[in-house]
Amino acid sequence: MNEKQKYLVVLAGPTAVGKTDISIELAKHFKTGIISADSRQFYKELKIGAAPPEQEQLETVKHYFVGFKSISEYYNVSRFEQDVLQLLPGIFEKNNIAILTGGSGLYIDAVCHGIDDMPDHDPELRQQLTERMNSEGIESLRLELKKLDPESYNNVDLKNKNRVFRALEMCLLTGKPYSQFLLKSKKERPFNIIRIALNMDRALLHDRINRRVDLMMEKGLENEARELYKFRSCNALKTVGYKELFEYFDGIHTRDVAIELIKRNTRRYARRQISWFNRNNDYTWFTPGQVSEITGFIQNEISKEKNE
RNA sequence: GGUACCAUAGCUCAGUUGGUAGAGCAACGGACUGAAAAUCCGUGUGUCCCUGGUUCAAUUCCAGGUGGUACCA
Repeated sequence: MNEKQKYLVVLAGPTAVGKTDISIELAKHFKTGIISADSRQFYKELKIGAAPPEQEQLETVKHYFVGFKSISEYYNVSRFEQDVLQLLPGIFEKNNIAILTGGSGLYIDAVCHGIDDMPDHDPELRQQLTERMNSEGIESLRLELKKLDPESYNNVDLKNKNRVFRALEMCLLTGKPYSQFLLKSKKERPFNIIRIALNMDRALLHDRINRRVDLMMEKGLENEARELYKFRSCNALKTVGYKELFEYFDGIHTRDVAIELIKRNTRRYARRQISWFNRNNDYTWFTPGQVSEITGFIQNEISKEKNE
C-alpha cells in the first residue's frame, strides 16, 4: 500500500460558519469519518455551549473525539496529536480519505506538522507558580525567566502572562531552558494533507453567531452552565458561553448583558480564528454554499498527486 | 398647522470663543508550541443632515429646507 495515496482533508474556519454540515456532506460523499479538531467539543459535558454535532448527525457519520473526555480530565494539544496519529492508520485501512474538521488552529497544525516534544506540566509546580504570580506579580516571573532562559525572555511576549508563565514553568520543571525545547521542526506525515477553509461575509457570520447564541439559550445553556458552575475552575470551562454566565450567576452583570457578552466574545473568537487560518497559505478558501466546488477541488488535488 | 429643542463615527454622546473633530461601547487588523473558545498587542473607521449667506476660512454664526422629539392647537 502506497501511504502517500492517503489524504487528510482539513476543513477549518471560524465558529458558526457551518463546518459541521459541510464536513458531514464531505464524509458522506467520500464515505469516511470525521475527526473533530475542536478543543471544546472534546468534552462530553459541554452539550449545548460547545455546539457539537447533533445526535442525529453523530449517528449518520462516524465522529471521533467528540464528547470523549470529561471537563475534569486533563488534555492538551500534544496528546491530541498523538491520539489522531494513532487513529489515522485504522481509518486509512478502509478509506483513502479522512476528514479533520474544527476551529482550533493550534490543534490542526499539531496534526499536520507536529509539535515539539515537551514533558507535561507538574500540577504542584503550576499551583505554586500561580500563587506566586498572584502575590508577587508577573514581573517577578519575568526576572526569573531572564535568568534561567535569556533567549525565551527575548522572544516571548512579556506582556502575555500565559507565555511568561509557561516558559518559566518548563525551565523550572526540566532544569533546562524552555527555548531548548522549541525546535519548531516540521514533522513529515505519511499522508497528504489538503487544507480547506470556510468563510463568509462578515455581517452574515455575525448574524449566524448571534442567532446561534439565542438558540443555545433557548435550548437551556443557562441550566447547563448552572450545573457546571462548581467545576468552573476547570480549564475546559474557561470558554465563551460559560464564563459569561458564571459572571451573571456571581451577580457581576445581568442575564441580558451576559448574553450580549457571549455574542461579542464569540464574534471576537471567530476573528482570531480567521486570523490564524489566514496566515497559513496552504488553505484554499470557500464559502459554505460551495459544496460541489469543494468536492471537485479535493478530487482534483488527489488526481494531481497521483499523476506526479 | 404653531412653538421649542435636537441633527457630529456603526450606537450613545462630547467638542470646536470660526482654523475640517474625540470619548465609551461596538467594529477592524495582528501575534500566538501543552490554559488555544485561552492569553496578548495594535487601529478612529467621519460629506460634523442638505442648500444658500456672512467670512481669508463655516461642522461651529445667520436664513431656508429636510428629518426627529416634546408641548400647544
